[in-house]
Order: sequence, then C-alpha cells, then structure tokens
Amino acid sequence: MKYSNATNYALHTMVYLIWLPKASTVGVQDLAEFQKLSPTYLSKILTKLTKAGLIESTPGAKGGYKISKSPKEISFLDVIIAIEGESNLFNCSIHHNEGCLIEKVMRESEDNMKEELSNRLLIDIVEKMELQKQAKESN
Amino acid sequence: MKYSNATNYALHTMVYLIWLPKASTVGVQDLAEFQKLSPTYLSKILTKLTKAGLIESTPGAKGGYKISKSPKEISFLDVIIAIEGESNLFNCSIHHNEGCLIEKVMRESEDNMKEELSNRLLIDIVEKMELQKQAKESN
DNA sequence: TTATTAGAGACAACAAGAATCTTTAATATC
DNA sequence: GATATTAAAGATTCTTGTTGTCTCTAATAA
Ligand code: SF4
Ligand code: SF4
Repeated sequence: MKYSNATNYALHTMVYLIWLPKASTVGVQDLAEFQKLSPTYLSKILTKLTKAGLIESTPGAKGGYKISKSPKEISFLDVIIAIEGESNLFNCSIHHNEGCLIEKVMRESEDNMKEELSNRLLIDIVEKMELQKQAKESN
Repeated sequence: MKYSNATNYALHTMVYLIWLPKASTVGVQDLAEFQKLSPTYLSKILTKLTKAGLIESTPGAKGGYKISKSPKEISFLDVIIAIEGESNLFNCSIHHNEGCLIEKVMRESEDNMKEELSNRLLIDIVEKMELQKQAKESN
C-alpha cells in the first residue's frame, strides 16, 4: 500500500503553481520539464486537479494552468483526494457488518491521518520555503 | 491506494485466534473455511504472521496455529506491518531532498495514523465483542 | 512408519498504475 | 475568419503488484 506516483507529481505541481507569481499561467510543457515527466501523462494529472477545482485551465494560445483563485487555502488532503479518490483505505471484503469493531478502528486511524492532512495547507509550506530561500540568500 | 485484501484476512484471522480458548490450536483448513478462502492462499498470510512472531505454528498431526503467548498485547499496527511491510506510504520519486517540507507533512500525517493503530490492541476489541455477545444472550 | 499439517516454490490470472500516441475541442491573436 | 497554440479525451501498450492455484518438501504426533 502506497500513494501513487501521480499524487507525488500532483503535490509538486501544486506547490510550484502556488509558488509562482499570482495570475501568471504556465503550460503543461514547462510543468512537465520541471519534473522530468512526459507532458501527456502530466496532463491527465492536471485534468484531475482541474476537475477537483484546485486549479484553472485555459486552452488556446497564451493559455495554461494557474491556481484557482477562490481556495487560497488548499490542503494536502484536497490534492490527495483529487488524485486518489475519496474511497477508504480499508474496506470490508465480504460480509459488511454494521458497527463492526475491526472496521471502526481502521476507519478511525485513517481519519486521524486525514485530519492532519486537511489541516496542513500548501500555502504554508510555500511560505516556509520562501523564508528558507531568503535566509540562504542573505548569507 | 488501499490495504491489500491480505491485511483484511490477517486481521480477521488474528481476532479469531485471540477469541479462541487459549492453548487450543486450529488448522489452516478451519481458518480458511471460516473466511471462505483457499487454504493455500491463507497459508501464505499465516506464514507472514508467524514470521512476524504474532502467532506460533506447529506442523504435523494435531498441529496448527495458535496465538503467540508472549505478546498478549498485539496491536493493529503489528498485524498490518506483518502483511504490508514497514515501508512508508509516501516516498519521493526522484530527487530526495533532505528536510523537504512536502515529505515532512506526508510522513507526519502517516505517523498519526500509525500512532493510533499501535495504541489499539486486538485483545481489546475481542473483549468488547464478548461483552456484546453476552448482552445479546441475556436478552 | 504413517497420517497429518505447515512451508516453500513455481506459476498463472487478474487488476491497477504508468506512460505514450493520436485525435478533438477551445481560444487568443493576427 | 484563418491560424497557431494549448488543454482534454480516447485508445492502447507496458509494467508492476496482488491474488490465487498447484505441487513438492519438511516437520511432527501417534
Ligand atoms: S471488518 Fe468487520 S464488517 Fe468488515 S468484513 Fe470484517 S467482520 Fe465484517
Ligand atoms: S517530496 Fe520533497 S524530497 Fe521528495 S521528491 Fe519531492 S521535493 Fe524532493
């Protein structure tokens, strides 16, 4: 059990887009080159992010992607769900039993992780990165 | 991303073994029938649990499996690691960066889940199940 | 010695993920 | 309106890991 690579790529892309100057769009070509990925493959990941409302896309010349304005507060969980879907990690094999204690523990532990992931915003770590960068430059 | 079915089977088996009267062994045949599984397949799962030290196996006539005496306190996490291994959910694709903030968040959230899973003991839910059963019978 | 049971190995079936190629649709610019 | 540019969708292949079966070997109680 592990996250798909697509989730990894999506997180990197989102951080990059947030780090970018606002209102500037960037094409899938650049994003792919930045991560050493095939543009068509990354395109599918970006489409998922778009459908989840995390980024906006405009086709045509001078088009590309940019961060969706409305959610200035995009959490890690938002990105993960956009890629992995929102199904549970643990699902009962055969006879689903209402109020089962095994399931309860598994779900609760998963919720713990999701809780943490929903509280962590991408913008926070981007800001930290910029601080680190500034500190380095002032050396 | 989801738990493998093997983890599900392993959890059911462990709960069943703990629920069983102590020191009584049960063969893979019975355990497989109980879960509607092929014995040979379940056998592999049981071998993993044995190697992890969670259960003991004795071959030969009147042999079978029983819960390992020493750890009366087997956590959910123990079972999960025995099956899924102990690799991280999130691992960096290409250029691993020391002190990366993305990785940090992902690891911390995962640790949250594992923390919860390590605090939950199988024996606890077996005891709860027995209480539920008694309550039902006294009706 | 024999019946019984776990364990190991090879192997097939299947599903999901990763990745590429091709075609289509939308849009800014001229 | 024509054209260049760019996202989106579809089909398809490749790879990987899981699931499951079959067969053979090793250990052990009776
Ligand atoms: S986890 Fe509980 S509800 Fe799910 S299959 Fe097992 S016993 Fe049934
Ligand atoms: S998560 Fe961080 S350390 Fe890992 S590949 Fe991405 S940037 Fe590098």
